[in-house]
Amino acid sequence: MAEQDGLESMCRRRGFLWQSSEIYGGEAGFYDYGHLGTKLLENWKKEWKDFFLGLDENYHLINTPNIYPHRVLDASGHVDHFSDVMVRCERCGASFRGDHLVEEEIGENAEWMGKEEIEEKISELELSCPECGGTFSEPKDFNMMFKVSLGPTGEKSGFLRPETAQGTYINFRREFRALRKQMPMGLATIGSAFRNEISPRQGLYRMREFLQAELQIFFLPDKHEEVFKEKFEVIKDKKIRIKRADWKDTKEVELCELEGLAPFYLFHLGKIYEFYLDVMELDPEEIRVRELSEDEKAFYNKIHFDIEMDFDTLGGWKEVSGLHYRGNYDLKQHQKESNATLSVPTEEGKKIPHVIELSFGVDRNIWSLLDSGYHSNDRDWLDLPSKLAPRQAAVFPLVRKDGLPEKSREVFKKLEKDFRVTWEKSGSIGKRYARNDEVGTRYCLTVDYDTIEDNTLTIRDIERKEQIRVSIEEMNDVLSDLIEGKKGFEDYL
RNA sequence: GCGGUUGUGGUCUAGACUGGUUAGGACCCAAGCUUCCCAAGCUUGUAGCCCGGGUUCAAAUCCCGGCAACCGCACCA
Repeated sequence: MAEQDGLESMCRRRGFLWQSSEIYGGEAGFYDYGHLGTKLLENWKKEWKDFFLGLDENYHLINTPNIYPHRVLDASGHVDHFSDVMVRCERCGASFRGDHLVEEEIGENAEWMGKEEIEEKISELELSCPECGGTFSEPKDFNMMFKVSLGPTGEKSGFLRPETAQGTYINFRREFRALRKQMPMGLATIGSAFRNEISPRQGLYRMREFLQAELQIFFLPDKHEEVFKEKFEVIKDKKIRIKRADWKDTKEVELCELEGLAPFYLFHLGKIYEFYLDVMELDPEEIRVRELSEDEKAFYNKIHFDIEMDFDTLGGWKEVSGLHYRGNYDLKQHQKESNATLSVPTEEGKKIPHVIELSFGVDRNIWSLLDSGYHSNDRDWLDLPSKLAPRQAAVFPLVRKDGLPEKSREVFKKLEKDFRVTWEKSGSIGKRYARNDEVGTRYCLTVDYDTIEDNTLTIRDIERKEQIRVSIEEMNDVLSDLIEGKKGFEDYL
């Protein structure tokens, strides 16, 4: 796809992102963010935190390590369930999931089977390679987690976390006390997760190291129903584009029309949707909510909707975030394995809180901004929300003589403290506009001969390519009104 | 991981089949000149054959191995 090449090339040339370790040939599944990409990433994180921590005064951010000891991920089920038994055909070299082969033969679920069971079944059923009929080698465990050894002897082992969520669950007890036992309680964290993907592909979409932004909300479904009901009441008429598991098509419906979903779920679903429309400023046509079918869902998820984005560069609808009602599976597991009490007292006795998880693949969300914002028809330009754009404004002298560079430098200094802004003088004025169009600089300010006369300058809008003239005194206020969305550019024309 | 295709300055590419001067071009970038608003022009400059080995007097070019990318399959608790 030509469009995709253009975007990827721009990302490399201008400093957004590129393959990691590139001077050594690169390594699949790892990306580096350059100076512009990192700004975009940091801005996204800030807006995400402001938005989701703002949903309730008892939602907070925590930070946890990338490495967990073996026991944590044993308890979470990742050691057992995050791995597959792979068998390999000795003749043609094709690999298969052992449990799938057995399932096909016996017609019942074989996911529980370990290496030994699979090997037994394969010889018992005399299974052979579906591709060529060859015999299978000994089954091997393939775990998607990266194992690391701890300490000088290497006797202790741990894993790079495959998701940030576990760090939140194992801190539930401590934070519940620290926050004086208030529920619902939300713990958010933004951090790296690691999965040893068999074939990482499609750029930022599937990586071996990636960023997650997650918010885990702990609550008791019957006890806190009213709290969420009240919150949901405010947004219940909002429309979302959604496809339920048993629907054929995506439909636009009001949140309150969705059946079988409790307010705690609908409230957060509505808010996630709002985040995509209002903060990331994506078109309603580009995003949808999709309910996963029974066999797509993880076993511990009671309700699971994904938010999907229609990517030009990735060939269609792909998951960018999810809302998972995990029941009390996680805390129950950790209570059992750690012997720590993770229940809370209620009138009806001790109860283990339930969790609803808001989970965002940060890199995917960054890519969705670039994918959706990149235009490459008559000119190349990037349409980013001004709050997220790495550069909000750029300042130029119209020509490099008669004191205009010096004057523009003063303007730059005055803007620098309030905005993300650059100053440049090289090339022609048109070239500078073009350069800034490409990286999504929302507003370009040009100092010309009138500036010397009357202290006004022009502000050009990236989308309209039109200019307004404002005084240097007012320019900071005008820009901040534009960036905050208090006024539109057309209001000044 | 399997099969197919591919890999040349920052970007896009010519050259490879048929081995042979300083690997050519366009754009970008930087410095300077010029310039009163949308990639103008001129001068100068930085920088490249994915990596390793082999064949040969001689390898970007042929052979082998590796790495990476794209597509398909498989995989994605």
